[in-house]
Amino acid sequence: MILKSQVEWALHCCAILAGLPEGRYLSTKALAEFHGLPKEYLSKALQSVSQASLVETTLGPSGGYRLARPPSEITFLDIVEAVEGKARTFTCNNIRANNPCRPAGFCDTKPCAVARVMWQADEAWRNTLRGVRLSDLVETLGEEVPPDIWKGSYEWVLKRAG
Amino acid sequence: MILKSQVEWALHCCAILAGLPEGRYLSTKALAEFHGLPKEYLSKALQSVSQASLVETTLGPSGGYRLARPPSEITFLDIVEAVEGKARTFTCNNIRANNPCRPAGFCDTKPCAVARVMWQADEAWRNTLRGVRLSDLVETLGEEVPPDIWKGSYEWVLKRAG
DNA sequence: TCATTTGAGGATATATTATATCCTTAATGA
DNA sequence: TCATTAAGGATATAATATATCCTCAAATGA
Repeated sequence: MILKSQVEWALHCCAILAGLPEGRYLSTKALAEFHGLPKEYLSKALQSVSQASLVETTLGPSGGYRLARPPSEITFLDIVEAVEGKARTFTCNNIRANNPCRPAGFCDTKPCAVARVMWQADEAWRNTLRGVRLSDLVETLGEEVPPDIWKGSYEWVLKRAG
Repeated sequence: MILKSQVEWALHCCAILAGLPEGRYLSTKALAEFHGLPKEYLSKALQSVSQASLVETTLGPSGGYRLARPPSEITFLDIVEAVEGKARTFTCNNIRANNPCRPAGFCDTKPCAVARVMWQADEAWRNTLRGVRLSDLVETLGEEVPPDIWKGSYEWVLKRAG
């Protein structure tokens, strides 16, 4: 069970967008070149993020993506679920219902105890992701990314954006 | 990102084995019929559990599987990792290293902040699974499974086992 | 007006993984 | 001896992830 690489791409792209100057957009092309990713396929990830209303888009030259909300109001979970979907990572096929000696009505009401534990773990995973905002990435967690590097990166990426 | 159905199968099979009378074994055949699962494929899941040393096996008639440790010493995580492996659910491909304006040495030491958050969530997931023992499944969580059903189930499955 | 750039999304191709079955082998017990 | 078992290799099929190409309509700037 491995997350799609598109999750990683979407997270890094949103991190870049989080520092974008007001009123600017970044195109798929610029984001793809900046991260060394295949443009066409990255586009699919950005479309997912767009469908989740985490970013706004505009067309034409100087068009592209920008965050739809402040980075403090976008969590990791928002982005992960935009790409991976909201479905739980464990699906209960209710195989205990195949128990040949179960009485009538058994398994019709409560979900399986196994499934409940697995879903609880799934929730713990989501809760962690829900607790980290895009703004934390730079503020709390970004200490290994010197500000001047970010500055240079933006200059580069904005230059590519025209 | 969905867990393999083999995880579900392994968990349910271990739950059955947890109540097995001392000295008995249950075969793949009995466990497959009891759960209505394909015998050959379930065998692969049980092999994974066996390789993780969670169960002991013996050959021949009346052979099969039994737990290698008391149910209180086997966690959900043990079983999940036996089938899914211990690899983290998020892999960092270090795409920030493709940043064309990064200085030399950047990205060579610390892991990416994005990856650290994703790994933290992964740990939260594993910690939950680590906190639930096989014995909890019957004791704490098994309230929706009346003991007489379990009793009947074992009679049935043991009868099939010969 | 018109050429260019953009995101959205459909169609398709390939690679990887999950699911499933079949077979052989060696060990076990009746 | 003989049936039964787990282990594991080989193989086949289905589902999914990865990747590319194409068209379309909207936006931009000359």
